[in-house]
Amino acid sequence: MSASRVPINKKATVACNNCSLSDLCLPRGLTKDELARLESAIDKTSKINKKDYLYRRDDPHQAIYAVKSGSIKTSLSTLDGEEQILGFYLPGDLVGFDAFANSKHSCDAQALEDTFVCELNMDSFHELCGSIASMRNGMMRQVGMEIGREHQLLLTLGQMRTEERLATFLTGISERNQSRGFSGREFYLPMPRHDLANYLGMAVETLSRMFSRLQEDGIISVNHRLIEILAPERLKGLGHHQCR
Amino acid sequence: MSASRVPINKKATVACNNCSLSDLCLPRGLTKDELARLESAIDKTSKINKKDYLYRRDDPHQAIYAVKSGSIKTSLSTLDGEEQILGFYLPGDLVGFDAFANSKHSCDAQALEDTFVCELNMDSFHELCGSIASMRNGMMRQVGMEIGREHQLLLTLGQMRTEERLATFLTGISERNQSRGFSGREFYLPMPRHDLANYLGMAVETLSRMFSRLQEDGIISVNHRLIEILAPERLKGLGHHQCR
DNA sequence: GGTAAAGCTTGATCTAAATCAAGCATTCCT
DNA sequence: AGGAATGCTTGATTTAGATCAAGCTTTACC
Repeated sequence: MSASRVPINKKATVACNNCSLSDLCLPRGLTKDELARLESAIDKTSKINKKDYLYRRDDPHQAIYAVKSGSIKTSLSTLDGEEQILGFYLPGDLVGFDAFANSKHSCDAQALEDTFVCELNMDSFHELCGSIASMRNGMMRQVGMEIGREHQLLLTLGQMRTEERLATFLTGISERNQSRGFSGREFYLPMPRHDLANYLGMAVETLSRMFSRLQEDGIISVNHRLIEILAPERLKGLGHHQCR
Repeated sequence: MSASRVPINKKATVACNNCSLSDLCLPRGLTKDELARLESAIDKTSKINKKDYLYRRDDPHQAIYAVKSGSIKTSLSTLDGEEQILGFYLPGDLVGFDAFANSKHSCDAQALEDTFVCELNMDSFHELCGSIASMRNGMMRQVGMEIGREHQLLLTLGQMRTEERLATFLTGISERNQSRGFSGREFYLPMPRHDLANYLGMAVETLSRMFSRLQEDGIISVNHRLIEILAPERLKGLGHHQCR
């Protein structure tokens, strides 16, 4: 394994039914017994320090991870030293589905800030999927959402101009925060401009210009990574390529 | 449902263990009994006429499909009438994983030519996944491969110049054909230029110019959709952004 | 606490690829 | 078989965004 992973004292582990994320990341409708089995399967909580890797390409598939706090980026690295960022994972998101093809991770997962994750190890995962139908269905739903996010990103990279890419990204983050009970109007972006530009398929300078443009137009207010959405409807309106 | 789907006489259905695709699309190591259950679950084979839809966005998730012959493209359509092609599916490929998020398809699937598919309906799918571990694992492997393909496409759209995009696409198709027992040197592309350009995120004219360039350089020979790879190593060498 | 290193923004210039335009080939349809 | 529509290629022109360059701010590190 690749990084300094500090397992937190087990006593400090939050039980699933007390975890504020349980309704986000876990299937509903488990019996008391099933929930207990799930809880005991989540065998540890880890801290990943900023810039450390949760896993790297070719690492064996040891677990599915739920982000409890902090944030993770996944990316592909090429031989010539470039990278393509594939996704950003915020609290409540599940990471690790990239290893289903051959039980090895197919991309890197790196912490953008100090991050805490729950781990559901793959042995337990398989056992639970085998014996609890709702667990299996919940996981499939999660995998489906992952595929859906990637489709959306393909649409973004393939069809949109740079301003529209940023606009749809920001409305996405905003709605996501809102649905998680945070503010959709004002939030911090966890990633540096460099990473966001890469994710959105443009140069850092272009991204910076687009931030400035949206600010000049009075649509958002930008203060480094703190973003305030001043005109959500206008921002959303910039996303012309919405799915039918 | 959206299209004219002609179910083929059941007697003409090829049994799974005689199907030349079984080793491609089905998990290995089933017992005789399990194989029989799988075979009986694959309840029909359909023909989808060229340009008809196998399914459309928001259609209920009725089945997972295996392409037996022909080819399918999946795509997202936007309100302003644009589309982004997400994938091309050739014989031996499985289609339909886009509906896991909420049991509705999240993209369109259209036949590029007259196409035959096997259908594994979702009731059987769930039952088999619940009771046969190797079936479940095989499906997860397939889903993982799907995610891997999408990651590769994100890298292509996000990092590569147009010539490199085409070069990696062609080497990919070539290797894929080879591994399926077909010629990796000479093959027909099933999709029109328009679709390939969209998939690769460039204008048709640009795609056409890149085909011409590769031909002028003596790397490939192009005759409409018939492609001959003259210098596979040079073609592969154009793909600078290979994964570490 | 001071210096170095990232991180971010803005401006000037350049270029890869889009768009516009036209013509030829192929397929589709009656 | 004939005509229309679709598909493909090549050339000329334009442009969105990359690259190059510089300065300024914040964070990281002895």
